Amino acid sequence: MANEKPLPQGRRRHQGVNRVTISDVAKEAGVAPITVSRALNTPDRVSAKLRKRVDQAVASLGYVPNLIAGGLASAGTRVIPVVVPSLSILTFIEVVHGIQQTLEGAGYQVLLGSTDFDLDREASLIDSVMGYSPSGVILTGLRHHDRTVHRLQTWGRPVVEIMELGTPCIDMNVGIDNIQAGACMAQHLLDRGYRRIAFLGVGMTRDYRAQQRFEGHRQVLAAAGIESNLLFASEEPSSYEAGRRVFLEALAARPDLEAIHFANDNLAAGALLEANRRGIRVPEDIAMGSYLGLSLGEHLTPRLTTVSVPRFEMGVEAAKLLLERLQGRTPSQPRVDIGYRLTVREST
Amino acid sequence: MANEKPLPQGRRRHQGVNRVTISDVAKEAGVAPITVSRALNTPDRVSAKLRKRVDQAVASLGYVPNLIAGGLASAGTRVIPVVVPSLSILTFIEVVHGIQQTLEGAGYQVLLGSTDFDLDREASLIDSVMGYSPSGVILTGLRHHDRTVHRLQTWGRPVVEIMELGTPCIDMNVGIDNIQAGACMAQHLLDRGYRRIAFLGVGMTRDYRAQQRFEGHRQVLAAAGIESNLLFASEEPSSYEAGRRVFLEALAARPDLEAIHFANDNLAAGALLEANRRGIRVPEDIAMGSYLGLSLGEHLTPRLTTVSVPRFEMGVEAAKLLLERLQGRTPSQPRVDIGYRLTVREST
DNA sequence: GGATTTTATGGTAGCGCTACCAACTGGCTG
DNA sequence: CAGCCAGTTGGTAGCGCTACCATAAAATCC
Repeated sequence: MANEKPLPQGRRRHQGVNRVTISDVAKEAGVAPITVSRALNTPDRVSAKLRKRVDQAVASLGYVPNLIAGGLASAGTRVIPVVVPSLSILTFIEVVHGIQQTLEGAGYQVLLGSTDFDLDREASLIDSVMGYSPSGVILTGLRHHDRTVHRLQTWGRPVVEIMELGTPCIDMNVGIDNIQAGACMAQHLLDRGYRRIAFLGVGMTRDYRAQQRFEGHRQVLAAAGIESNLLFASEEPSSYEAGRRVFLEALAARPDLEAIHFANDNLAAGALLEANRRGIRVPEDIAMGSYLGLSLGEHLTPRLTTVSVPRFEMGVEAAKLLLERLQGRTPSQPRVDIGYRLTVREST
Repeated sequence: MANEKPLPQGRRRHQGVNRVTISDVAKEAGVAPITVSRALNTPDRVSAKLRKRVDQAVASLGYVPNLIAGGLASAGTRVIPVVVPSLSILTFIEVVHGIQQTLEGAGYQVLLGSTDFDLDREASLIDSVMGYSPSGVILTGLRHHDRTVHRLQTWGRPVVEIMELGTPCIDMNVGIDNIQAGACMAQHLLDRGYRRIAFLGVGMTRDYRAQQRFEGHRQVLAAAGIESNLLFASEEPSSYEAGRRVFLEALAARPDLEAIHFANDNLAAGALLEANRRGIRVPEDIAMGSYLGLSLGEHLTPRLTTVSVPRFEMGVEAAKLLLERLQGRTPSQPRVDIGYRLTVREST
């Protein structure tokens, strides 16, 4: 209005190529911008006639909503940050996969973050992703920085904690009881008649869920009167190679071992493949039980006995819980025990 | 301005809990909001004194920038969508991991999308992530919808295409030459004296990069005067199980096979483990060569000969290229051949 | 020492969208 | 037929931030 020199010709500045905006669509359809917004977001509040005109205009102009602007105006950007400890551990990948597939189908996008098992990094990562006004958050485990817990609790949007089951949780929780899972395998090994049973893990200082499984293992053995000081661990990340090496260390230190309870299938696979190579018979010379249920376990010789966890399904379930809340419903059960299954195969 | 009844007390609406804004920080520090913005984004344009006051105010209020608002104002949200075909294929995961680690270190976040090898889905996914005003994009392969190519080309922000090397590319390119990689393994098998060589893949209609490797394979055999109609494939997704099954099919159909060139390590591992189980000797009864260089290959018996590709490094390289452009520099080389290495082990 | 450049800060106006409220329509009631 | 309601549509005012420009202060010049 009475503005003389600015506005060279069209839009004022930046924004890369001038994208099609909601006003362009409105003009094309001969309606107000707000009507376009409604036609797209709450179609049933717009008459069929206008809705059609708007849809046509959208199609003919190739309009793509600027979710950033929408997010600023209404808060909530249809982004769901998923925070996991590591992207080099297959378990988390499969969970993320389940999450991603479920959310993408509902029009949400996954923002990926990894913490390297460090709660400080988790806290700052969450601070920073909060800057995207996400619609909800999925994070790993129940242990977090106080600041993180407080910030998410007062936030007022859905939060799902995965992998681990327990209280207190910030909002919703999908996972398994790691102590029980560890106990389950230990009990199985006992039932099979093994007595000199080692637990073999790596990176357990950082991955406290593996510690919990060891705790379950320890309790079961203790209850059976077996002192379970047979813990072999190192601080390297989990890998076939780590499994191989720690397995050999354990054998060297305790040649009388009857069975090994591995913290996860990667370690077990590394060890089992090494046993194959050296002609160590499994389970005759030494039995092996593990945790996870990676498909590799079924293809090894002998097939690996494992406590298997439906990882993909855990992701799907977490995403579903989140979506339910985003759609305004209250999940009947905000805490889902995804369960585990003892899969007895040939290695024990 | 003479506004009587609205504004109950504080801020007008929503936005969950009233977050600390840049104005709050400005008030606390006794400066203008724009100065806070500068102190945070371009610290060297603010005097040390004010910068310190601002930093203190930020810390004491716990201010976290609203990247959405920043993105709207300036375009560019420090989000990098990474679009891959699948999250159930380890290769892509490792690339994503490299990308994520590199970008996160520079303050960018990865927005994850998967297309299931479908270019239509890729196109609509890209449309939708463009709604986040990303700072750049990383996508898989060089083949895309025309619309995708055009939209990204006129977009004016950095785009990296990964996995595959060639022309034309939209902007920047990091990958390997799949035809050469396929040829490399075929040549190796020939050099070893094998003649009846099958190529074994799955899902090759969708994964045209595997087709390219087969093409390289075919060319080498043809040049040696060998008709290579020995292609065994199915349309299932790649897995150990698929490798096992197709391997058995191939053996049944052509008991005289001397060597198999697998499209990837997962298939090869499934086959090799099955061979172990059945007492089929590798490479005496049948040789196996593969592609990828998964760590599993080193732990199998026999160790797997493979053309290995530095997947993590490919991700790192792609992210670096992107960052360089985001920081206003022009990469000396916008096309990086990440290369592959023939790792000869025991299976051939 | 006055004119010019450089540097540091602030004011203003949106980025594109949607929450909120106002207005308008047509149908129905009494 | 005035009065009222439900159903639609539109106007306006920001969401929190930064690009742009103006201004003030300091540094540099001839």
